Amino acid sequence: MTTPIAVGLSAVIVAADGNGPYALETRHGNATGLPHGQFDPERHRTFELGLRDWVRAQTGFEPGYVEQLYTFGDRGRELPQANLGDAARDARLISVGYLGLTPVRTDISAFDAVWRDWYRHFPWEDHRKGRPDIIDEAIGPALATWADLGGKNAADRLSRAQLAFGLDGRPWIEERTLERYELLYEAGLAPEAPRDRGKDKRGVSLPPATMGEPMISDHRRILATAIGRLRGKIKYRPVVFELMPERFTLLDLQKVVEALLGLSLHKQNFRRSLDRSGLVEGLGAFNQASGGRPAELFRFRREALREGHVLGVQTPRG
Amino acid sequence: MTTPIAVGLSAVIVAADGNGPYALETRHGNATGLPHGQFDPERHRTFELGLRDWVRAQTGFEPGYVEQLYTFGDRGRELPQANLGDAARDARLISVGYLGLTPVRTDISAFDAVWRDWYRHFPWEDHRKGRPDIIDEAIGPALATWADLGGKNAADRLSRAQLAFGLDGRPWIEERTLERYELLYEAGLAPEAPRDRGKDKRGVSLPPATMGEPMISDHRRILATAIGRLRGKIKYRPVVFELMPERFTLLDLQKVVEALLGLSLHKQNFRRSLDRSGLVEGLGAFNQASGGRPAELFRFRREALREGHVLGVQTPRG
DNA sequence: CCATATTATACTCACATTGAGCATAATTCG
DNA sequence: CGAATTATGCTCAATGTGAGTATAATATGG
Repeated sequence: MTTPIAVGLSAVIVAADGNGPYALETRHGNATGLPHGQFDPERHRTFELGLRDWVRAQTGFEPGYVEQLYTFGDRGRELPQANLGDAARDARLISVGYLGLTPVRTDISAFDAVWRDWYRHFPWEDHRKGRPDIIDEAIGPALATWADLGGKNAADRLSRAQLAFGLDGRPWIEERTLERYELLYEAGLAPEAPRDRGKDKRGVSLPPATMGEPMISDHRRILATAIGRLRGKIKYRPVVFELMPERFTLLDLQKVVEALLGLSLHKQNFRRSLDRSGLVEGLGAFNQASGGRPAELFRFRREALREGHVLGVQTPRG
Repeated sequence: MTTPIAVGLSAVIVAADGNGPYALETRHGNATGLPHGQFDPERHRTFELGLRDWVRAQTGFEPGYVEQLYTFGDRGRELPQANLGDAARDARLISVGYLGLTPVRTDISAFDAVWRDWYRHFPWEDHRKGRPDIIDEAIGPALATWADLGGKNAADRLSRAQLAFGLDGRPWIEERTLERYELLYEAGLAPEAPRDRGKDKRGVSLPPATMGEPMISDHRRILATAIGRLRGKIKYRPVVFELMPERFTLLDLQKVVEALLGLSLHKQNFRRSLDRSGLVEGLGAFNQASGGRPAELFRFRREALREGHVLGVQTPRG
């Protein structure tokens, strides 16, 4: 008989606030993973319904906005793991990743799940307080070494590394999250890379701590895909508002956008562009909370979706 | 035993010239479909390699640039078809769509395959010579009727139709190809919709010819996804050049972009934006061909990819 | 109660980008 | 040679964007 195929569904459920962007993770021993499970053709009419079932079962959480990310099918990147049932043992595992957004970090204490800052897994992705030192001090040199080992691909490898990480004066492009992760994986710098391969193509080694926490199976790859997609999408669709509470100040919104992009933005220009976009509406009410002058509360104008000029938020770097 | 899962791989292979955008199609009786076949976990290390095998086998064609589009898994949208082998008969079929781009329409006469203008399947998508009449004369009214039948969803249906097709003064957004197709399908206006469902949720009917040629299985849906993706991507990545020959005039390039977008562009501004982009380089040589003043030949500056400012082409409507 | 810190919000200004169109150049065709 | 045809250059107003400066409204510490 031929090798059966099993389809794994994994979800990156994102929430965010002024402190950071969070993903919902489940515990597996001392590692973590994403909520996931196997697609059951008999129970589930669509992938999305199956996914929702698994997320609910494992975290007690009901996702709102959900979209498909990517389907990974390469051999050797996924080890069948917990939660996938017996059928998956000897099957070829295919992995369909989803992105979900939610405004609140619901209480999930009854489950073996946690909300965790996604930059734990990708410390080089957070530029809110400037470019992280590890890029130029550790990652850059390690990738240069790896490039040198590339024989006739050396130039190509170097160029890819420079573009992905904004080395040697090139710009940092925040959406290239997956590209960066894949590069580190390929160079053997991601802790999970040698593990999956079995071979020792690494060539380069680094204190693993600086390379971010790994996750089970191919989940870190799915998380990288989700971050990149969300960072891009935020600019041309008003998806940030799926992450916001009903009423918020413009600074709240800015902090969330900054958390997602891993960048800091120019406050006045950010607010000006929102003004013009027609995406938000002032409520006349004010927030007392913070130190200085009270900030006006805003809400997302859902009507904007009906008006066609449905763009995302501008992201003027500051 | 549980229902086995079969993974079908389908490819939208695109070529384009001044006359139109073409997709590579295979014949199945009097209908057509995309090159496709079943993913075999034993033979194929990755989806992409499997896909390339199938395309080569069915069309003799070797695709260059390839990217994954989307994975469809809903029950009822796919009927197992030719080329999927026995295993697929009683399996749940999952469909992974790919987009491939190629500069030349290679000779495929030895195979049962043809290059066909994709607007045959989506006549409402071609606005190069102005907004097609069928939109306001046939599709709009039919969707309005469908909306009216929606009970408490009526307003929502109407709004979706207006936004998707740019009805009642709303702008036409060319990337929304899939949204438009799905809406027609949902409204029962796509000829394949009632066929798949078995039920008669149609409610509305139209002379099928105006709704474009259907394709086997869910292939028209995959084609719609490909068109929408390509139309979007062209603007932020220099992918058009995958469709161009080595040397081309700026008008050649403009015609290809127009063919893909289904729009006509402002010539002077298109050329100005290309100038500034640094994506192309004049060769000093000239094209004699056409009626008037000879046009300079250009080539794509592949170096631009290494320089980081990797944007697509601007598309100034004219 | 005032000076100071803190946050919010308004406004300016130079500069780049974009939409729209006019003007000129280099061909072919009759 | 004149008209038609296509290519290419250039202008101009309007709009958008980056980078600030200025002012407003609150809290807090002396």
